[in-house]
Amino acid sequence: MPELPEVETTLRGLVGPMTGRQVVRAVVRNPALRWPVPAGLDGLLAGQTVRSLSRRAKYLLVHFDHGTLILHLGMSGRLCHLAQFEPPGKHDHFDLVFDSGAVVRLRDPRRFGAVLWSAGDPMGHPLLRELGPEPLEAGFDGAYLQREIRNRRCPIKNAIMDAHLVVGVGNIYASEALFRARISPKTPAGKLSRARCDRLAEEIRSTLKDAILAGGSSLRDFFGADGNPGYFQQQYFVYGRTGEPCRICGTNISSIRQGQRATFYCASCQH
DNA sequence: AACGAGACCTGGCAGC
DNA sequence: TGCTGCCAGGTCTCGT
Repeated sequence: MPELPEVETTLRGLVGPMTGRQVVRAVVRNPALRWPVPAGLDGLLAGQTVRSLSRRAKYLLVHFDHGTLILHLGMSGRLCHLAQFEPPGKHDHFDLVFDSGAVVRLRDPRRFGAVLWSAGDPMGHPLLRELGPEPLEAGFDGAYLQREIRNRRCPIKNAIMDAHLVVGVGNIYASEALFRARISPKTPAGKLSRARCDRLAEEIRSTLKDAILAGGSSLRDFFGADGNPGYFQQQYFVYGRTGEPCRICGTNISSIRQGQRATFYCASCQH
């Protein structure tokens, strides 16, 4: 479910309901997520007011006066905004209950998500400290990309999914951005010309921006108790389209495995 | 430093 | 209907 556009959409949907609200209690039903949910969160958060929300890579940050709650949705997580309390389901591992009566609930069947606490500067947290630049902010461009991948021999697909290089490019949008840039996912990273790095950086940005726009338009569905995220309706160029005709040239879309992940591409359009 | 493989989990689906 | 095996939107950790 969550690639960067979905996390960004989640963030935008929660800013209104959460900002300035006081936490009444934090409920941990299953602390066995990617890392153990810290004990004593309820004591830490009850009575505290949410000052702001932000995002770094795919981490959602909930800022309080005395620290920051760090949330990650993993592979299968979502944050449900409930106007009032509802009985939790099997995979509802964590609730933040607010003075408004609203509940923000983490639902994560695979439990690859995370709920962590940072008492100091969250950007100094071990999980955030080593991350590469945000693709939608200044600092990520063709010059940066070429400089960073100069000495890499791995396929470019693997390189752009490395969060130390650039954050937020997941398996879907890696394939999509490479298609838009007309670059084969198998190309050794260090072999890309500056011009192709410029193009790739731009297509990563535009692919993510388009997906955020699409996600934004399905905000209500996204936050419904059992709503479906709208991006399923999105028209991918290559992702999940093995054997179907390329939307540009009609050639059947190919799929391979790279780094134990599925990659999709058009062998005719991408070189 | 860079790379690949394994690990963490559960649910859905195709095939028999 | 039931079992088996494979697949899935992430990313840390470890061994080479």
